[in-house]
Amino acid sequence: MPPKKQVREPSQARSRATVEAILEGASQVLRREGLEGCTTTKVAERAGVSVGTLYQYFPNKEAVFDTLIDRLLVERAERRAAVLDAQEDDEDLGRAMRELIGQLLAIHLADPELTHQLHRYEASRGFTRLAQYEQTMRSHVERQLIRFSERFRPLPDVELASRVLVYSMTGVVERLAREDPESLGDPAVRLEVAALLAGYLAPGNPVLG
Amino acid sequence: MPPKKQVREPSQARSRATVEAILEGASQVLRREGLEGCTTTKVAERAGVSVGTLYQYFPNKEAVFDTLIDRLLVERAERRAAVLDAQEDDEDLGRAMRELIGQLLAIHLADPELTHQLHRYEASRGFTRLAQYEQTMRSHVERQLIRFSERFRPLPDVELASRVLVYSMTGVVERLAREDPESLGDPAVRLEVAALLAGYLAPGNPVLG
DNA sequence: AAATAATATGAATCTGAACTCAGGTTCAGG
DNA sequence: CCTGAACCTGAGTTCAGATTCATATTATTT
Repeated sequence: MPPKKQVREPSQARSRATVEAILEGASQVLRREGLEGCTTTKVAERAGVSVGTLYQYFPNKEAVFDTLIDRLLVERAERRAAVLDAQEDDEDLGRAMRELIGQLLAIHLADPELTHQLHRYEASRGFTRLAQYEQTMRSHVERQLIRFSERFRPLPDVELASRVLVYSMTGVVERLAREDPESLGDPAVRLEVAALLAGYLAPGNPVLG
Repeated sequence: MPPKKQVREPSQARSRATVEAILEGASQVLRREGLEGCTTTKVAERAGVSVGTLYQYFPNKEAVFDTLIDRLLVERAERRAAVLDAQEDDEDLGRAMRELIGQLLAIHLADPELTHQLHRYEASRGFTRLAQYEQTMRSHVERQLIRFSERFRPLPDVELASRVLVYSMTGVVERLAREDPESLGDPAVRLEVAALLAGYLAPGNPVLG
């Protein structure tokens, strides 16, 4: 999956390690210097290889970032699947929700700056990958909203509701990650975000109609 | 306010018009070509002047974007002040909230793409300006949370609550602006966002702890 | 250990975009 | 209707960063 086109496929262990080094180097430079400071030369240098080697396995700079994004999204998807599959038939929605939030928080907490810079890269590409990922998350949310609809207030527009839920959750987490990464680990944060989502869906929501 | 340093201050009406043309040109190019496609040459071309003229009034490209951001934030602050001042002593919190949301929606709806690109520019600058603006908005929210605390559920951490409120609101609005700008005009959207915030604060919130 | 393939190197090339400046054009006041 | 100040022009300069490629090194095969 790393290489894209007209580039060599790493066959020996040595070159596979090189590819990893490049990706790790890119991560480090992204964290330290940000998206605009992340040049191919610096990446190669940090990875302990020369620029030419980078182009042996990646057709261009973007391909490196693309690979990092792919890995990030795969990791998210796997974690999410792990949480959700384990509870597909669980009746405790609240717990599922809290775990989902906790999992999102954990991802951002693990590497707030890199995550942020990769999101910025995604923004420059029109959010192609990220939007697709969120689409599948929203589909899941919609399914649950319908399945357990009797527990919630009437939701005239399930799609809109799923957007509000997902966008508000990610919005809060991403902003906190930027302003105050430490706080992502605070249990209170998870509770408050859970309260946000739960209150929105609650039958007792003040804005009825 | 437009120029920064060692650049000419426009004195005649002609040059003031030129400065406006440059800013308008930059807006158009930002909308059509995005942040990375927005080169000084294109901006000048679109503005109907030559590159040299641009540098007569702006020390560099960033200064142009900075001016646009400043204007955007001033506009926001003014609109917000108009809404809030008119209701400083109003007891109808719900209405104030709805108007605040409506006003934020209106700003994004007015020019979703330009707003988005300017936010991206802000991101590249570490959100210096935007963060400061949001800080004042959060201060206001915190004040209201304390003033009307008896109407809400117990809020152990008012600062965190203000973050959750502001970040979730802006998160939803910004995401919707990207994915489906049309929807920003839909009254249902305003209602749902209001429900999100109200439900979070409601004494009946399911997550009491 | 020679031959071949894989991998690595990094100086040189290419590109495009920011910014400059020497020289024109227009305006305001006298 | 002249003149200095304000304003405008855009080809030319500069430079940083992406990409290439001829060459060198290392691994694998026979």
